[in-house]
Amino acid sequence: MELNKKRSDCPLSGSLDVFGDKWSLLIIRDLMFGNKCTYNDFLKSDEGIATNILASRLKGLEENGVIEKTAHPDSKAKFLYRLTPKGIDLLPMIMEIYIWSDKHYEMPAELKATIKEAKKDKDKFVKQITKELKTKMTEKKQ
Amino acid sequence: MELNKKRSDCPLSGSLDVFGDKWSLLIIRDLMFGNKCTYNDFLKSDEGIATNILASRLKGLEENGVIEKTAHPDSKAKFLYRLTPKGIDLLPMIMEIYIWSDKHYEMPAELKATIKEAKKDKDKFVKQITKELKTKMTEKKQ
DNA sequence: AAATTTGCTTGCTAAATGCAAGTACAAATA
DNA sequence: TATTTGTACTTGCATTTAGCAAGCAAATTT
Repeated sequence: MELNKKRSDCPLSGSLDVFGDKWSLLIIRDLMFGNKCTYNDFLKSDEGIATNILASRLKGLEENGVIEKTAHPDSKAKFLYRLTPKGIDLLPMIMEIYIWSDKHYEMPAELKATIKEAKKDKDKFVKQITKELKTKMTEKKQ
Repeated sequence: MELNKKRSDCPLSGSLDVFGDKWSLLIIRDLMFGNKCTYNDFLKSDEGIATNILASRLKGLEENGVIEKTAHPDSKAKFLYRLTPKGIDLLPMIMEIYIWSDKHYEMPAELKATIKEAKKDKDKFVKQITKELKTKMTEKKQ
């Protein structure tokens, strides 16, 4: 893929090389909030990602240490994708995107309420979700 | 361009339609921290954006209300690009990207120090930079 | 054993990107 | 006044990436 293609020393540019496209953050969103964790789960998301693009993005995110791919406990045909701690650390940034979007665009009412809650104490919200995600991580291990 | 191409009702997906590519946020970075404000300034950035891509990104960001294009006070041949309030509001998100990057990658020492400062009191940092950017906005008007 | 599901891969086509060159206008210099 | 330089683009063309449909092997279900 786009491995080792550092465009500059800027950390922002480096970060965009990891998730700066139209799809990667949507996969991460699905892992964070959508209770999705398999290839087919991601395929079924509203945006309609193409199957080859999904495969390539999953590979890229895994190579960059944002997600990890493990055996699915229910079936040998399936894989289970989950966020690594590095991936979970993207939560504050994603939260800020939602907050920005809330300020400048229309918003589903239910999400609006959640964002309002989150804004009241960002750190608390981040810690809470992070804890939930890390719990989910460990509970399925082995 | 990719106008009116809403892929879903998700605000994250909508935001990615505005700045979810490898270049848009770099232009915004240059406007926020790089003291850059003309076409040629952006062209000269380290990442080496192609001139047609730059033109198309500037157009897209303007159409989406993130930047605005005005006459340059020094020369009729130049234009001056600047962030709108909506564009300035992207600062918290960009800050979180820097923080994430700082946690998981190497970092130029000087930037590292700035980020350490910013993390101490995020709100304060955002307010300070926002104020500076808004001042810059008004001081050149007329 | 046959049909279905899962996580992909493979073609093929359309769109986006990147580079080099060119254009039109403005300002500065000779 | 003529020429050169700089600015903001546009155009053309080759390369890369994206998107859709179909296929495929292994595993699971019927």
